[in-house]
Amino acid sequence: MQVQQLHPWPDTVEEAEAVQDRLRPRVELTGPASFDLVAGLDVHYHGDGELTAAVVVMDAGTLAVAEQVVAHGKAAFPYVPGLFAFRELPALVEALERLTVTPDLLVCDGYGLAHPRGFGLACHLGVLTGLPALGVGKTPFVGTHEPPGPERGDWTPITYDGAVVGRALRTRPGVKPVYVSQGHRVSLDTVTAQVLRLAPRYRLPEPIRRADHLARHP
DNA sequence: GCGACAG
DNA sequence: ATCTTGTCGC
Repeated sequence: MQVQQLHPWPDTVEEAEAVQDRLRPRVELTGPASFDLVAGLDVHYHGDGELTAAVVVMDAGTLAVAEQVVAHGKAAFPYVPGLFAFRELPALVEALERLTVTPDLLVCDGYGLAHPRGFGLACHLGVLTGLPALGVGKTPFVGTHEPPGPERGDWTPITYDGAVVGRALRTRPGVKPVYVSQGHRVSLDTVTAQVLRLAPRYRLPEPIRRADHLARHP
């Protein structure tokens, strides 16, 4: 599939933040509620900044794998909280460009709107591809929230600067919640419904688990 | 003011 | 992210 050009690539924290501020207005917070093909994205780090990005496309209904690709590369930016996306973006974009099918939804590991400047990895990938995208985080990042109830499907809002930016969502009974947020062209209700549907058995959505496995064992 | 801070 | 043993549970 085709992905929008990345350059110019930022060299400094200030330039990276400026890129986020420039792209943030392009984020759309409404869109389709159902999808045929969903793509899970993840990156695995080796040593020396070497990394492998993996994308696994699955049938949204059956969770059968439709296509999977990897791309090797190097971390493209130092790790700075809030600028995490710049480490992985080039390798993830490269992997997406190698896909012969175009997914209808990107399921990203990391945040979307629930981000210090409202523009996490899921927003960035959504805007560059034009595709609906959502973010799934494994630890709380920004904002505050109450612990959700103990049952699968229970959730509480994540609030940041007086606005709701995501949800703490229980995907397995009695297991730590995941932290979900909108990336691009999806509502928060759709994000919640899709993550629940894509995680019928484990804490994390199946597409992310498959991508994680593929990145580790290419 | 200080520490913490997606992966 | 990664460094790491054993342990509990399905």
